[in-house]
Amino acid sequence: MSLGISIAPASDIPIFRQIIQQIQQAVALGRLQVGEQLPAIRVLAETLVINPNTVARAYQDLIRDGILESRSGRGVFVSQKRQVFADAERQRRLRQATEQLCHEAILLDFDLPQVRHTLEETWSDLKESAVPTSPDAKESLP
Amino acid sequence: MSLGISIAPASDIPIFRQIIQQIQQAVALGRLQVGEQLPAIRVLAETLVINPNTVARAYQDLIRDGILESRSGRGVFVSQKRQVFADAERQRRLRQATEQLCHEAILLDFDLPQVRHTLEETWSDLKESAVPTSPDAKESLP
Amino acid sequence: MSLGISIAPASDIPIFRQIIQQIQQAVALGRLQVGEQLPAIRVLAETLVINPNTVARAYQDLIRDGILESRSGRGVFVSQKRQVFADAERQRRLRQATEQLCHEAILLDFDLPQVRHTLEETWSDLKESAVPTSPDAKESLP
Amino acid sequence: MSLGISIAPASDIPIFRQIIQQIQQAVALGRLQVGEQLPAIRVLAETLVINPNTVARAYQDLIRDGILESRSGRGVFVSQKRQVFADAERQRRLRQATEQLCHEAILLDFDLPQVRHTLEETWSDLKESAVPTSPDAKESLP
DNA sequence: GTGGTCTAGACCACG
DNA sequence: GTGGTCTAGACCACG
Repeated sequence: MSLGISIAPASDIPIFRQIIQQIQQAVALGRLQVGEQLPAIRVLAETLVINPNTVARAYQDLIRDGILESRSGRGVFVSQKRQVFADAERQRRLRQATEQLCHEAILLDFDLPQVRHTLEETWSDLKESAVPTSPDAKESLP
Repeated sequence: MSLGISIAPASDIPIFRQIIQQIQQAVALGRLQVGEQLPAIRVLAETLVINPNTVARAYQDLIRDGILESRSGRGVFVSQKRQVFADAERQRRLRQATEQLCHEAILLDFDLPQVRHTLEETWSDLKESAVPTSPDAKESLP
Repeated sequence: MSLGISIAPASDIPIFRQIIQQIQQAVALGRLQVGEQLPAIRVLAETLVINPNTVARAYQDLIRDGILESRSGRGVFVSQKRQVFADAERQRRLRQATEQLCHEAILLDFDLPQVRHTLEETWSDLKESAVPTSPDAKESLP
Repeated sequence: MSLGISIAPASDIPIFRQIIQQIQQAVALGRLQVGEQLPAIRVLAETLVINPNTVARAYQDLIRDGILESRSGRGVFVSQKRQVFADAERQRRLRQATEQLCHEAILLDFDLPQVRHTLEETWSDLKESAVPTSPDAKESLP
């Protein structure tokens, strides 16, 4: 739908985490704007044919992390974006994630050009799923 | 200690998987050479203050992936490197590892050039620190 | 029971390996189809009167080889068939299995024509008894 | 030595079993004749650079199975050959071993010609190792 | 001494 | 309900 969330039931990534990832990405990529409302738990659960508890869990985690916020009686919204991590911390985390990829790649006997290529391919695949403008479904910020 | 394996009990990564990662890294970087013997299960378990079964589980998994091999009654050794996985499977695993990096990077608000740069930097750092393969690291019989 | 798994506790083959073999056979012969769900660990353990951990171990190994897959919170399923191993590795495994047969045959005083004949006979028997792949054997959600 | 036994220390087959297999084969292939004497335990152990207990274990098992016999004070000899299994039992065992190979092969996606070819190759390799004279007993990694 | 298998049972994550 | 991880401890096979 407008959110474009899709889940892979056979994936080894838990469903609630797949939802979290996709919402995080949508926010990071600007596809979900600050203040925008998310689909109601039951609606999204029905759309994805999954258990409502699973959606609730995902929303709950995102609220706890300050990415979404619940406005009682009205629904769940994208909250004011805030930079959670200091720059040094961001760098540290990126570096660590990159090291993990490198270790796996070396073990699988890939070389740098192959890894770089896969990175660029994967990155644009993820970007592609992010359509530039999200025209509707806004509510004024408090 | 010579192996330098350490575990973070509070991490969300299971202990046996932390051990696997660190041994894989040691092998990938040449800190563990082909034919070299690993610490006995009970010894490593005592060092890390965890249950021997947990170490055994890690060793088992590495044996199944062809990275280690068990010689009955004598111990566990780094096995001759061989290509276990089909190309499609290697690609699949590389792709999955890359996706993890991308998810993290997007979440941290990095863009592609920054990630690519970190990749290249990290890759050469790892390659530089890698120990060259020694011609004969063989089992010494007592 | 629908799976028809049975174990011989007195056998010198470990229980978890007996389970693996029988599930592999069922998949190879099409008695277990892609997407089909396996009995819950605790259920199969109760049926076979063994410890759940032993069943879990068998399932784990089959998951690692790409034959089964776990969908978190829902159960274990037969996964889409894919080529996990490189050609050299496939050859290695075939060769090893063949050596076992030859050792046994030589020990039993058979000669090559007799073994070859038994191979051809057994092969066509198995192929005949194989269940054809059904187009859609999918998970049925309760 | 004259026996031509070689062991692969890195193999996943226990050493004592490797010895058993090779002696059984030598007897089945006529390379070791009825009444022929085997090397003393200590001699063979020294030749293969393994623990004497391991050789003793192998000899013990072969004696228990009636393939060798110990003549006190003089050594261990190939015993009068006797057909241990009835024909039906031989057939049954051959058939079962063949089925195991077929299951593995099907799972690895081989077809009959490939399996037949590997069988013939493996068989002649084993036969070949039964050259009347074997100059040296090597222990070496491939 | 080495690793491999199995049991019993706890506790957690996911849906 | 489902599977996944970990501990504690027994017993066995191999060298």
